Amino acid sequence: MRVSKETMERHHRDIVSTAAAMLRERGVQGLSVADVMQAAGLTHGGFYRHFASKDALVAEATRAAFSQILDRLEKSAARKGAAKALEEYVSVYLTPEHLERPARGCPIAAFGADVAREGAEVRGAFCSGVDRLVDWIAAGLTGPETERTETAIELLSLMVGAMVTARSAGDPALSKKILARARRGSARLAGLSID
Amino acid sequence: MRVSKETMERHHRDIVSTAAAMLRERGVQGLSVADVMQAAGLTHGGFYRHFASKDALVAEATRAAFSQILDRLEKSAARKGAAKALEEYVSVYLTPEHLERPARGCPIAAFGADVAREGAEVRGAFCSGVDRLVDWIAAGLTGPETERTETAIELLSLMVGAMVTARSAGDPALSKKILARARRGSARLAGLSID
DNA sequence: TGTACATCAGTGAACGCGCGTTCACTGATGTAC
DNA sequence: TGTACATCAGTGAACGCGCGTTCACTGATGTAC
Repeated sequence: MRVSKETMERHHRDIVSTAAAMLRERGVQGLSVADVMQAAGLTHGGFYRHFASKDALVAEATRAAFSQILDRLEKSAARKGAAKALEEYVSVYLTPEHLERPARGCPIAAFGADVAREGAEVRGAFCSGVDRLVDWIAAGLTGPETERTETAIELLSLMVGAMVTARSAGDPALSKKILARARRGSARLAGLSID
Repeated sequence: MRVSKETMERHHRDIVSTAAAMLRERGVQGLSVADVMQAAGLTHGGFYRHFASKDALVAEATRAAFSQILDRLEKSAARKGAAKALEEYVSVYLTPEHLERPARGCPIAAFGADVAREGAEVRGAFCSGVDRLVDWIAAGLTGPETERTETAIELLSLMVGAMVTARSAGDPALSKKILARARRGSARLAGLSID
């Protein structure tokens, strides 16, 4: 039956945040509308009162995933300063915990390769997220802006590649080596002091 | 009807190499048995005379994808020397051509994230491919072996991350920036002289 | 403020479709004599 | 070397299943008076 406007908005947020997590666990093609709705505590029939298509959900969940992360990062930067916040971001990124729990982790490492196969709506949402992330990283670096953006791109590439490769390898020994090496590489690259 | 042993072996190779390309274009979940068989010029019914399951095909196609690449790289190293071959590999890796044509490109960038969600058979095949690739890269570097392997891991991470991020971004301007920066980063990292 | 009614969020069954997989069948291959 | 026959790679229809999506229905919400 009909629910109040507030309840509907809560449901909408529940669906999106559930999808944002499942998207990172299962990838775009692995995300099922019925599963998302069930995990959000609803039945699948009501889905199309909220979204025009699965694509629309994926786009909105992508925006949500990046926003969750960037909100957290911006708060962290406001509290600790941009440089310190970046140091912490990199340090937390390259951990076995992030490797094992993609659901709240980096969208690029989790389903960036999938997005390359998606339509304009999803790609646009993803691209704007990448842009924002690069800008946030650049803000934590020093030097002229162009150089900071370039270093941010290199740092992000290194982190994403290390996470994708470490996750794909499967072998825990190799995964550990990859993360450890990426920590050192990131530290050198950005002049960070990571444990 | 029944075909000769030679024909069957040719069909098998056709299926595997077709799958190795489609796997990189569409990802693991996007790969369809019927599509692979059709692209290989066969009907889908005969698939299970060649493979126990789709998983078995994915595992074999993964081995084939890495072998195709490593065979080419090993020949290149034998012809030009390990250092020069590595330089060329990195230079070709970080191009718009590789970005736009994943079918014959790097399996890690193309479906590494998917593999993290697969079973032991596929993961094992993938992991051994990553190992071999890291070793080949390390052979093109200088210094003590441990350090070479570590640099190889960092170099590969940077390249994979740059390709995944550039492909996902969709925006050609951002993609170009990412590849350009990764070229410079790789050159500095490995002491290469890339155009 | 109270009432009558139109709206519409959510339900659950159903749609067509493509998936991985199975199977009876065909007829060329390969082998036993 | 020639023949009779068992094997089995490939065909194409069919299987159950889960997918994204649609729809008739329900009944609480929100609104017009």
